[in-house]
Amino acid sequence: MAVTNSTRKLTPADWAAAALNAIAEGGLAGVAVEPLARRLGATKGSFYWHFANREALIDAALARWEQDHTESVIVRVDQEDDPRQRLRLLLTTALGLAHEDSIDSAVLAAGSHPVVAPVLERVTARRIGYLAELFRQLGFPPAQARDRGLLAYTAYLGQTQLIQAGLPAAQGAGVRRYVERILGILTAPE
Amino acid sequence: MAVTNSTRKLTPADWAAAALNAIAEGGLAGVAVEPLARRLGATKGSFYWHFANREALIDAALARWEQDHTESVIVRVDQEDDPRQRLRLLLTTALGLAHEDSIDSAVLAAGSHPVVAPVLERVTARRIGYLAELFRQLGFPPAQARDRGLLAYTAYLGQTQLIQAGLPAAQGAGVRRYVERILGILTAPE
DNA sequence: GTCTGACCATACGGGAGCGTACGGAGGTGG
DNA sequence: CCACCTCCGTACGCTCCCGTATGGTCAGAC
Repeated sequence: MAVTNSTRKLTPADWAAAALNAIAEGGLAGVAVEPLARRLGATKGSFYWHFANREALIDAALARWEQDHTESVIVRVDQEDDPRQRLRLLLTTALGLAHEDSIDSAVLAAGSHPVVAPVLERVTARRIGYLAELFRQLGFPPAQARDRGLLAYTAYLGQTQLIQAGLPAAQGAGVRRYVERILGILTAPE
Repeated sequence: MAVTNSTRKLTPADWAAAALNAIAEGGLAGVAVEPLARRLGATKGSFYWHFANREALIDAALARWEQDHTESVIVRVDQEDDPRQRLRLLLTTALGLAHEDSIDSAVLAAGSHPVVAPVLERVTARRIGYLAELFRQLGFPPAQARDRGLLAYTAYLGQTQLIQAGLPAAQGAGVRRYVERILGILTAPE
């Protein structure tokens, strides 16, 4: 049984998970080895055994983020039958996640960092590409689909910004209403 | 003639402007007194004469940002005659500015900071409110206008994120085309 | 039981920034 | 020409964090 590591040895995955939380809370600057070690009940000696330096930790954390916050979601959404239902589920899932943690916006904010840039570029292209594909499946011609996918993604990004900034954007039960409104606007013929 | 201060004494406004640039480049963490002093050709002795501490500098920089990047733009846009033309000019101006500097997204990213939060809240409410007003002027009922204003603003925020992340979102001449597309989608009846 | 290697704690050196103390330069009024 | 005020440079102590060096602990191999 995985006893959630009370007094067990630490793994690189443990450090990466803690680093992701730190990014969500304080951005890249929040990833500091010594405070992280204290939070994990360990010391730097443990960290520098598993990682070469701080940058390697950030790398590992971003790899985990790329997997959990993009590919996993796409796989799950893609199991829906109806394209419109897929889009609905995607928007609901994404906005829901945006309420729970602010990792996405934190990573975006650090987009200029050389370690973050390539990961962010891949994730962004993947997400916009999938959205555009959904709009194509809804019957829009390619150029239209791409524009609407881009608009949908930028709207999502902005929404996460507002949420993280504490603005009452679309809270709780309002999410469903807002998603329906967005769906109506984005899928209406021009 | 303002000789752009070659060897002149420094004013608080000089420090605030430099701090704004620093925020755009490196976020709040980029606002460091000593590096800023070096860049201005001065030392900390000068800084701590004009400001009580680092936080006071950030305050001043944000006040300048609130004025220059919101009120000024609204005043200028509001001089247009046609509501649709106002919206078009606003989108074009905002997206154009987003290409030149990345202050907006940097401030957004620091939204959780206690000094930034109240300023950001005011600016956000003001911008969304003005956008909603524009959609009302275009004939949408209040609830519709608010939703579309919110969608337009989140789309703008997301767009600035993409631009700052180096994505080819809507570059140069493509801005006009993209603005027209967005205008078409956002002002089309549901 | 000893040995080896994975894993970790402790201690250290170094750098970057914040804030303070204090003294000096330069203009200005009397 | 002197006193004064504004503005700034220099020097210092402090904190936080990175990365390294080194020794200790514990499990399993044999």
